[in-house]
Amino acid sequence: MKMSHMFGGTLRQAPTDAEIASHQLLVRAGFIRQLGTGIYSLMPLGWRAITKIEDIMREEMNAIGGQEIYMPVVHPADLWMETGRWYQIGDEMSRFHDRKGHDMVLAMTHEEVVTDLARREVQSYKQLPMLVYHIQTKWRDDPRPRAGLIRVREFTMKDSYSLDADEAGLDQQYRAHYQAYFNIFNRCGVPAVAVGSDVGMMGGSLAHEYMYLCAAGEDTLLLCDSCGYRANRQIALFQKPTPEKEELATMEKIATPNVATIEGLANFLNVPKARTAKAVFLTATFTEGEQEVQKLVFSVVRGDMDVNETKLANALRAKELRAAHAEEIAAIGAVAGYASPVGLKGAIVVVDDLIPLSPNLVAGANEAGYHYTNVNYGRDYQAEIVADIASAEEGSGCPRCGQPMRTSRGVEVGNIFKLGTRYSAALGATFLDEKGKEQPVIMGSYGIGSGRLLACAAEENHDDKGLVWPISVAPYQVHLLSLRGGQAQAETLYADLQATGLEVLFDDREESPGIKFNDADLIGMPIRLTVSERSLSEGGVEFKLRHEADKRIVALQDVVAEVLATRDALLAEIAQKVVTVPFEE
RNA sequence: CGGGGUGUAGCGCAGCCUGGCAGCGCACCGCGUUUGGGACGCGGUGGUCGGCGGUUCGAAUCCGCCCACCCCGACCA
Repeated sequence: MKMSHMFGGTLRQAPTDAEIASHQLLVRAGFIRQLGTGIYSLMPLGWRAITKIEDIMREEMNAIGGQEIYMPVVHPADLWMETGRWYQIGDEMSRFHDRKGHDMVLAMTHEEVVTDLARREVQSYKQLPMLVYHIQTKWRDDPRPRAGLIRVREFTMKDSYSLDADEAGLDQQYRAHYQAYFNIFNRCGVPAVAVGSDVGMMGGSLAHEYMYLCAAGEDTLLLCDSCGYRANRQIALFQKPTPEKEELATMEKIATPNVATIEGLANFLNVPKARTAKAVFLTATFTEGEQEVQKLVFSVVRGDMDVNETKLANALRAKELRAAHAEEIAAIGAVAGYASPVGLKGAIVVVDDLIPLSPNLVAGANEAGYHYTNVNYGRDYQAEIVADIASAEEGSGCPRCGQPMRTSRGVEVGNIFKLGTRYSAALGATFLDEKGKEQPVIMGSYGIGSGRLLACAAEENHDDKGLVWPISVAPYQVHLLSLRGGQAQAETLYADLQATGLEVLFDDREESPGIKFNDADLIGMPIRLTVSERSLSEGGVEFKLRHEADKRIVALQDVVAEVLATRDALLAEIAQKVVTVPFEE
């Protein structure tokens, strides 16, 4: 490609609204352009890089038996009603009517459609296992897209779906993906770790998320350096302290004027926060058939901990959880800041499993300015649910080995789910087993967003001058610059390089050397060749790798062979990063 | 949805407070000189000042409503 006619150029300054490196660089280097909130166009360079990433995905999916298909982006709503997700999913799914007035949805994922296909195509256990995948557009009307391509509303995802006759088959396909996903990330130059994750709206029994650890990430992970335990904070377990046994003391009401926070309460009474009970009001939405019901939830954790809304929502089997409004709290006679489970009516009470073990806590008295001391679970109040609803944090004890864990931010670059029969049962995707008995297909679903992966590759592979692409995802392998006195030889070299199948970006513009070098650094192709009067007088073409500082001169007649050898060496380096990762639940 | 912020040329910004010809740098076009790490001179092109309404002799500027975009939170397969 000649840069003189390339659609979309480089920018000297990044738009001010780009804050993280990958966003700034992808815009400045001319890879992406924004159309609206969370909606981007891919320019020629960006699209070529995405194509490389998607081809890597194809290779890895095909290697584990995947069959590529292509499913629609517009779905009749009926299918989503059949699985119930039409009712469960909120505004994140965009809905519209076709001209006949039928309800339609924009695809945010494809379990419904693939299961509908499976129920038509799969009849016998003899056909299983099967694995299908596609690379397709998803629309998720996220309430807050951010950080360029990291989090968008319209995106392309490689999603695959495994179909099996039994759990063992599912486990095998799940493990195959577990490794294939590491291969994909490694080949794209994105180091990732797998962590246990919440199954969320997908349903199912087991899930892993692949996290690229970086400060720009929006998930918080808990990592144990001693034993290797890793989990998303949403579900991370931790060893809770074992409180000393005490005689249960008599509950007393005490005046605590203007003390409406745990911090203030602990200071006022001069007790550790661990001796208090923290009350948090949330409103939960439950789906009952086609109806949505909202109920107030009163959750209690120890004062030194925070409520984990994912754990709480899972314990409640709630669809949604949000902070309760002041009116909702007042409606059941509770007083914010002085709320108490003692004598509370009109809310579902959920207490953390540490609370029943913690004697003589300070809790609210449901009266402004008053708290109770020596409140004890079981004696003074009961809960509908006792469960682990507290959030692990920096320093929390590892659930396996007890050592303090650390936290890190991460971007979710992929995930894998054991769905089981959640969708096949709902849609009647069944087959006949060896005994002629009808069984639901056992499914798994596995996704990687290609744009997000591109952004993470940019985030991981850049320096202060620009992008530094691994050759596997670089839009072009070679960046050829012609400077004064080298134009004719550069034209010839451009043709010779391309004739061998090398991918070449040729800067044939009439620009000053500084601009061309800076643009080459910004765009970040792995191999740079410069042809100029100076290089020719020194004996040929200047040869430089983007990730190294060294430059050297290669004779004109040797350049093509040298570039081919270097490309192959760089590809071999990438291939070496593909290593087997032991499976961990 | 809550909090904060920004909308003026392709990009980055000033002008707004205190109403009076719409500006600057970069980019772009022409000519010339230069050119191995973001050259220089001269001359040019490009704007419904986010939109609608109001106040006013006169609105980028003041007032109201709306929209878009960004950041934090809620949310997130």
